[in-house]
Amino acid sequence: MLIPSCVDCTFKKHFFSLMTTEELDALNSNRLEVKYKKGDLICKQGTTPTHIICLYNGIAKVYIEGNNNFLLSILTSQNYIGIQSSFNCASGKEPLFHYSVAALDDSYACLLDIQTFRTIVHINHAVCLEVLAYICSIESDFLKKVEVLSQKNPHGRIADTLLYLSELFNTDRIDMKLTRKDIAELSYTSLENTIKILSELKSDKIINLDGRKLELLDKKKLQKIRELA
Amino acid sequence: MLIPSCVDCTFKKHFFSLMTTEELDALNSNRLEVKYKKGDLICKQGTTPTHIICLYNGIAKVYIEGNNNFLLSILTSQNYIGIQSSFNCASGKEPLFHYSVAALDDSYACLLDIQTFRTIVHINHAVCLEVLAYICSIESDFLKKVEVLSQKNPHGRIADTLLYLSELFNTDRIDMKLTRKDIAELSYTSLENTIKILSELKSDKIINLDGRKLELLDKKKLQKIRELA
DNA sequence: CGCGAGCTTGACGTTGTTCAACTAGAGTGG
DNA sequence: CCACTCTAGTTGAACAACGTCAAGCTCGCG
Repeated sequence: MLIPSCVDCTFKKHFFSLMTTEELDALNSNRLEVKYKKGDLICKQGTTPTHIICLYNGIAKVYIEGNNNFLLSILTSQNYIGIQSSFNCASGKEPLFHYSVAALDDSYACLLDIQTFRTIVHINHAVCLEVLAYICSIESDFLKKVEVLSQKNPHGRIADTLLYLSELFNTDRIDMKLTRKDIAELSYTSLENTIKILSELKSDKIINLDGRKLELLDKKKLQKIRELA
Repeated sequence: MLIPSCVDCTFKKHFFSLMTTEELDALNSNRLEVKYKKGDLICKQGTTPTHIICLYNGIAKVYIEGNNNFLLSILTSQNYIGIQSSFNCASGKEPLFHYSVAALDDSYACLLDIQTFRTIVHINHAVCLEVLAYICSIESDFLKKVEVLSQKNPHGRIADTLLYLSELFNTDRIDMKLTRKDIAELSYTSLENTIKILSELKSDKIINLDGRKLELLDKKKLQKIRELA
């Protein structure tokens, strides 16, 4: 066990930091620690969630499956999977994952029993409120993504993706774990077209790109491309 | 006032039915009743919500604005607008509508003060839990929509739209308030292409279409088109 | 050294948008 | 009562943006 107990866990954020020691103990009692290798599937679209997955170290992609996947977002450390799916069982139906998640690099996660988590949310009002805020903020990000998807052309979508990555990693010089195909799927654009557009951006000195080292040279222009395209 | 008070309102559903008389009284005390005419904007993308809008009679479209709008869903009577936006203010930012809503026909709504609503959710745990369930179920529908958008071709998307409408109105013979353009925007397809595909479906005896009277003749085939396309 | 995965580029083809023209019906005003 | 205008719907033709295909390249690893 890399993490001794939920009680002392240093990765607690959001609603977890509002839980009592007893509640954290309950979660800890049947907690699982898992190491995912690069490429491993963390959760599978269409299945019923049995655990809240707390990615405490690593990186993963959230995507809708298809002939070409569509990446909804990139998860970094200290993020959770399956929170929303814990509660959309209103009409007696089983909740389902509407997306898959896969590790982009070796990653570590704790699996917490979903029923225990639900019970805590039912008992602890403060936690419940924070879960609500968390879910709403995810939905908000998600709507922004759909706006880009539905309103922008490939140039605009790729500019958005690059700005998204820069914001996510909080730097203009990103050493990406993402392949070109990941970027393509994040931008809902074909692999080849993505590469062509990235090359254009490079020769226009808007970005620099060397292998997987990405540098945003001119964010203003990128933002302009995102707006206008 | 068409509705005397929230307390006696017969339109209460979900979390509203879990509120106490005092809480409903509080909402009622500064409640507004509004009639929207066909075409009226009910809420505007990019603005901050000030009220929970309860559409108690009528029909409206929820859409992301752009050169071509993208319709996320159709709202029928007894639905709420702005619930999600009430809580995504975690990081101190103002919550914003990420979509617009417009009346497709003359519609009636009550506007409830959002701050009062927030306070109730903060006090009443049962209501909070039900709000959570409500939001998660909306997000679930929403993800299904994005799956169709990102994975299906225009035929599949239009088949999905028709099946969606049939399920929404709970009938195979729909007297639509939607124009062809609405159907196009709901399917993320150009107006002309939408009309062509609808004509195909008609000549293949899969649907019947006379003006705005739509009849689904062969749902199995529609489902097959949605799956395969 | 050879293999395979990831990356890149150019040529080609297709789907679906755009444009243009036309019809029908509904509302308006002289 | 009949021009008129405007909106909604429909159809066909032209175009272009993208995706697809094919080929070759590089690099890391066994």
